[in-house]
Amino acid sequence: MSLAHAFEDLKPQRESDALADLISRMGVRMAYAKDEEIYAQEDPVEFLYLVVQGAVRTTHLMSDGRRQVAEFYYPGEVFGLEPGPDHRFSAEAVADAIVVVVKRSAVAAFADDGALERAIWRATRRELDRTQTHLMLLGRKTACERVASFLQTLIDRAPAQEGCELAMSRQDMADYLGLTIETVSRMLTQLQAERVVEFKSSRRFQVRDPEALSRLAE
Amino acid sequence: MSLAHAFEDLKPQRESDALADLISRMGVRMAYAKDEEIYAQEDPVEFLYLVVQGAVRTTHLMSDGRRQVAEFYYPGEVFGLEPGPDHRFSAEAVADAIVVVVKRSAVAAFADDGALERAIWRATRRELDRTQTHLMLLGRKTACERVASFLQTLIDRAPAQEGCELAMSRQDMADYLGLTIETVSRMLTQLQAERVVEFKSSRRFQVRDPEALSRLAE
DNA sequence: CGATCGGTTGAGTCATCTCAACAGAGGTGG
DNA sequence: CCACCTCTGTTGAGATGACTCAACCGATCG
Repeated sequence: MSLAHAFEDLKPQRESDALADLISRMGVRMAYAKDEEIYAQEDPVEFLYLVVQGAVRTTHLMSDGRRQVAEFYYPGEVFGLEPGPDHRFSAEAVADAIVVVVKRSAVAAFADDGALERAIWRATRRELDRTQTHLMLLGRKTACERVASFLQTLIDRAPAQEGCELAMSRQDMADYLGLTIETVSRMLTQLQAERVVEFKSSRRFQVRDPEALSRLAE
Repeated sequence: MSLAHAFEDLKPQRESDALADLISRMGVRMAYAKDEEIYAQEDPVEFLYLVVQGAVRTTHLMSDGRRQVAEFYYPGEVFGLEPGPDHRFSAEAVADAIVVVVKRSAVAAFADDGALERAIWRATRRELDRTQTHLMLLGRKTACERVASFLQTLIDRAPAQEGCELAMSRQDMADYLGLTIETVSRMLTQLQAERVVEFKSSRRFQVRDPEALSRLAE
């Protein structure tokens, strides 16, 4: 974990968001290498984090090694919010990442009256929303639908310029989707064979049939 | 949907909870028959609900009929909180139920300053916590582990007196656990054969080996 | 140029699903 | 009060979607 300078002028890159603004103005900028841990399962919940560059995943490891990826976070998004006093998930950098970190209590002191509460409230609702979407994906969808939904979510979040980038490995996708890497790979191959998407490389794709994709994603 | 009298003196039966108190003091008491709808998917989110008697489930129905049960709510528990402006899930009575209903704006007017916000905030965090637990269950657990986890959760929530009651059908359990009724039934039979639990009837069981159950539930 | 890493593909296995029969608990009406 | 019906849950047998294990491939790196 390497420390960089604080109080830098960082703009949230993805949306205007009061909480992201606060964090970027008050926090310490940190750099994490790919797969480096940002916080651990069971750690107390006391910081807020803003992704500036790269991507972050939150994961839960079961005692026998099975892994569940709870969520991916991209530049401009806040993570580290959890309902309990301790983290149920750990956070790691999916790829080399820059993250702004700030202690919740510090933000509380600086923020005007209810601004922080409202901002955290909004972010928590967003968290719940995403978790519910994820739940629907895991509960009743087929492997193909899961992969299609995942790609759909990616392009929804990142305005699809020339090709959408997959920040994460097949293993990360598999652990998010509740599948194996082989199944993920086969489904991607299948979607490409059906001319729904096209992969220019294993980490970069373009949608060829948006209609079909959103139909598959339900 | 039958209407009964308002402003009755209802004590939340399961925990002291500011929000439940508020709702029970201000709300209208309603009775719902088994499987009756309390609110629908896509309905605007504008009421808060407190279970007084019976049980309630929230479910999402996919276009082809696949169903996912998101959560079950028991007496003393608040439901109807969702992150978006519209309900992603519908709510129905699992068994004949009594529910207190109140308009959010009405509670807001009566509650002192931030009391309502804090209460809703707390309830939403609880909602997120449960959804995360559910997510872990659906992502990587086997059928047997899912069923064991489910039973474990039940006895954790309801202090296990003489036998724990299953308020819901096998279909409801299956749709919650992402399984079929046959698989749920087989797993229950198996758990009973292994002397982990004992069923006195199809809806009432007792734990015989708590150690084994919590090990299976992970 | 070999080694390593991430990803793909193939072949066989297995957990769960599907379809179908059956069993018990109520409920109803003759 | 008994015969019948319906509804819910259980059990069995066979099908199948996803998993496991293993080989292979291409890119990257020393």
